[in-house]
Amino acid sequence: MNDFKKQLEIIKQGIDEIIGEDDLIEKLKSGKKLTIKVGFDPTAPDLHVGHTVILRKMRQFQDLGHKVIFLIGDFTGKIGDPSGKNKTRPPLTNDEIKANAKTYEDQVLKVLDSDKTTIDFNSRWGDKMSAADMIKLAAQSTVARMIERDDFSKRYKNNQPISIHEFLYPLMQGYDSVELEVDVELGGTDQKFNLLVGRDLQKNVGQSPQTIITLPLLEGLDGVKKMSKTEENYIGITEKADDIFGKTMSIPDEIMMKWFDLLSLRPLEEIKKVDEDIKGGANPRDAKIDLAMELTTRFTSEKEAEKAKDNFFKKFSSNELPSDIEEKEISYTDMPALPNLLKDLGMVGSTSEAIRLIEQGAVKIDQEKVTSKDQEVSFETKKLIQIGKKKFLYVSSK
RNA sequence: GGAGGGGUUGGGGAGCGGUCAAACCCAGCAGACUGUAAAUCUGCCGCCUCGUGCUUCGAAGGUUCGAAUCCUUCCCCCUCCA
Repeated sequence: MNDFKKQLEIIKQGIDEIIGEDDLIEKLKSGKKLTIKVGFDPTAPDLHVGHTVILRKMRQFQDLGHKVIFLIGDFTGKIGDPSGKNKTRPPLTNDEIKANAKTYEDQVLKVLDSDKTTIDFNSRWGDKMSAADMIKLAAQSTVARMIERDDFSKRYKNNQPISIHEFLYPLMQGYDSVELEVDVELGGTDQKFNLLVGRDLQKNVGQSPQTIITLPLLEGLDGVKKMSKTEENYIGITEKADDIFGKTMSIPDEIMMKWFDLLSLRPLEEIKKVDEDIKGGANPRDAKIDLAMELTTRFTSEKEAEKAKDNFFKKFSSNELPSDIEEKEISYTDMPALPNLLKDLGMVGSTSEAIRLIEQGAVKIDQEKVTSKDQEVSFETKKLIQIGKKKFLYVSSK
C-alpha cells in the first residue's frame, strides 16, 4: 500500500499525539517498510481490553505492511525498581521472565498478526553492555533534561528521592530504539518523555529520529475512570465470551464511540458511519451489539461470540433462561430456612442480604416469586432458584 | 528534632456525650420502565436465631446510667518549620 495519505489517516486514528509527523510522512511516501517498536514491562502478564488499545494500533501498522516489534523490557526487569511508587519491585528471574513472555505472547496474538510480529528482548543487547557503555550512554543526556520529566520534577521539588538508576531507564529505552533502528515508537501518554529520549539518541548516532505516537487511556466499564484491575472496571482478554459480550454491552452510551475509535479494527469509514447513524437517530444499542460482537470474536471465537450474544438476549431481553445454568446438590438433615440456604449456596453474601432481596421481590423459585422469608421449599425435585436477573442456580437434594 | 492536622460502615465525607447501625455523595444490589446489564425513577445498601438481638467508628484501657463523640497510652498517615 503506497497511498501515504490513506495510511496516515489510519495511523492517526484514535491517537493522543504524534511527534515527528513530517518524518513519518517522508518515510511513508518513500514506500519504506517501517519498523514499529512497543516496549512492554515483563511483569503484569494478565492483559485487559485497555491494554489492547496499543496492540490495536500495532495491528493497524501490521495491516499496512509494516514490521512490528514487541519488545519485552527484561533487561530493566532484571534489575528491579526499588524507587517506584509501589513497594520494592523484586528483580525477576530468567524463568519468570520467560513464563511472562509466553503469557504475553498467547494474549497479544489475539490482536496482533502472528506472522508479522517479532518478539524481542532488550537483554539481548543490554546484557552485553559494559560499565563503560553505560556511562557513554549516560553522557548523552543531562540532569536538567531528566528533570524536565514531570514525575521527576515533582519528586525533586517535593524532596522525594530519585535514584540515579532511574535516569538510566529512559536512556535504556531510548537506546533500544537505536539498536533496532526504529521508525515509530508507540506508548501511553505517560511514556512521552521516554519516547522522546529515543529521538535524541537516534539523532546522536545519525539515525532518522523515530516518530512518536502516544495513545489515550481507555475508560473502563463505568465510563469515567481509566480501565484498571484495581478499579474492577475492566474486561480481561482471557475472560469468557459471555462476560466479554455482556460487559461490553454494559458500557454507557457516551463512551461507546470512543471504544470504537480505540478498539475496533473496522475500516475508518465504517466507524464514521456508525457515529453518523447514531447522531441521525439510529439505536445505539445496535451499534453496541456490533462492538460487543467484534471484541468477543477477537478474544474468543466467532462461534463463541454468537453463543454469547444469544445468551445475552435470552437472559436480558426475553424471559427465556440462559442455557448454561449451574446445578448444585444439597444434603441437609435439617433443612435451613430459605435465607440461610441462599447464603450456603453462595448466591448471596449474608442472610440479611437474602432477606432484603426476598422483601424486594427479587427471589424466584421455579419462576414463582418468593413472598416470605419463611417460605418453605423442598428440593426433592430439582428446582430453579433465581435472584434478580442475573443469578440462576438449579438445586436438588441428594 | 520542633509545631500542628487527621484516622468513621466498599470509596469520598458528616457527626464531636444520649434521639447513631451512624447525614450526604459515589459505587453496588433490587424493583419499575426501556433501546441493553445504557438513561431515568423508586427502594435497599453491618451481622444474625429478625429481637426493646448482636458487633462496628485506627488499637488497648479508662471516665460515665450512657461514648464514634471526653481522658490515658500506643500504632499509622498528612502538612508546615529545622
